[in-house]
Amino acid sequence: MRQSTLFTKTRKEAPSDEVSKNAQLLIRAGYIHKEMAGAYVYLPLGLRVFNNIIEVIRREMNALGGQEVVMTALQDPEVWKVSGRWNDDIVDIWFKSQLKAGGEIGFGNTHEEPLTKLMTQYIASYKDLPKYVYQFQTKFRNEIRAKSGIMRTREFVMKDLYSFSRNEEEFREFYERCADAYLNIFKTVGLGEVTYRTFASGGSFSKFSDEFQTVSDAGEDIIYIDEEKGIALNEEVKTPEVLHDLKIDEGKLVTKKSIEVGNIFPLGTKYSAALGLTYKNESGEDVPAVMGSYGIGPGRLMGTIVEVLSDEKGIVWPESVAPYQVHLIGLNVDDPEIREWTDGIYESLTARGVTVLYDDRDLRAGEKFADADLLGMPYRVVASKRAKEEGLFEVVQRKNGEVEKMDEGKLLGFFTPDPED
RNA sequence: CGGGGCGUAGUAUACCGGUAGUACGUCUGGUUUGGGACCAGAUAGACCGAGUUCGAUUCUCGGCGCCCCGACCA
Repeated sequence: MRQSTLFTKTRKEAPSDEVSKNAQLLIRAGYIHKEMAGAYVYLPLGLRVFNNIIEVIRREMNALGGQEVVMTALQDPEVWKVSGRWNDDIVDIWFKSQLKAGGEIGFGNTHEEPLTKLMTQYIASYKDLPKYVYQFQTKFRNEIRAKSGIMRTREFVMKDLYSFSRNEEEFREFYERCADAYLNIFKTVGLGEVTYRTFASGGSFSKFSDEFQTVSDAGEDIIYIDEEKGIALNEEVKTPEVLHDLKIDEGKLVTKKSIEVGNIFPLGTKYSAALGLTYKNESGEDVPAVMGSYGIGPGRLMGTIVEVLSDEKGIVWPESVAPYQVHLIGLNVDDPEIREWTDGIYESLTARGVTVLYDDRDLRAGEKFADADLLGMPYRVVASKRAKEEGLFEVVQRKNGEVEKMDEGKLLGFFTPDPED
């Protein structure tokens, strides 16, 4: 991508109506635009990050045997009335509207009911189970107070997977595999060191659910971490009984603020029983499927990455989600000879499959470097008159500032993905 | 939803009961060119409505919007 053609621009100053680091940096860098409180536009660079995060999640979900669908954002009240969750006293964040033709409609804030109903069409026998179905879908939640930039919005995409199993044991087996997949996801996007599987309230379905909490001062939650065991518990479940049950020594717990980046929880047979998702077992009896629900918000994850990994100069994207691997900085591009040469470098890299943001704008070096720091691509490569004369490119890692000089051959090899991968 | 704060060019801000200034941006021209350069010129603004007043961007009321703390987050 030639930066000269990008319609977004960076800003020196943070917007006055945002305090959170994620929103300030993402807006300054032109990744997102605030449409209104709790609703953000993903601009070209931001969308690339967003899609990369989705791809990381999708790979893990597919590896678990998940099958992807897209449900509807518009929802029929009927299934919700069956479960009792159409009631505003039960679920207070509904966006609801009227159909012109008459009747009510809801904007989906989650999808347990419609998906469970859907699956009754396809699950009849124990031979049809287990099944794992997921989607990336826009959710609408009429939050009383949106806050923290893209961390808590009224409209957001969520990856929600629902598991349908024959029994508790089969459910647990998947649940644990999914927990591992979640840890892989957070590790892949660079948050592995600071993200903990966390015991949390299980609601009405089970004693616990599991949250994935990333340590950050920007977080809304308080967790207690047992570093040795590598687990944590949410303050909402920190009671003497729970500590005893989990064999956790209270003295070893460290208190941290954290961001909930994922949540998985057992649903039991609540929805399957209510909506008639039963199957015939080997004895010919009708049995409700045992369900689980597994959520991750890609947008919140993007915000968390910014909160945790950015520095005073700007954003630092891990390679797994960066919009481009390389930020090629073209200096002295007002000289046609240098420009042509630098264009050639850009084309060589992209032809080899390297994703490159090429700063071909005729600006001073300082401005370009400042933009590169703010935008946060993993590698910055400088092409300039000096580089051309020396035959050496300066390659700088954004995350640690390490500099390496390499010639063109090495440069191309350095960034070209290994065909074996 | 309780409490607090705020609303001025594209962005960030200032002043003022007598119609608004600065910086950045943008545009023109020139000098520059490896860490947000300099000179000259230009561009562009008071959230909406009502009231008080000779006069309101300023004061009052209402609305709308935004932020923060708390509550909430199935």
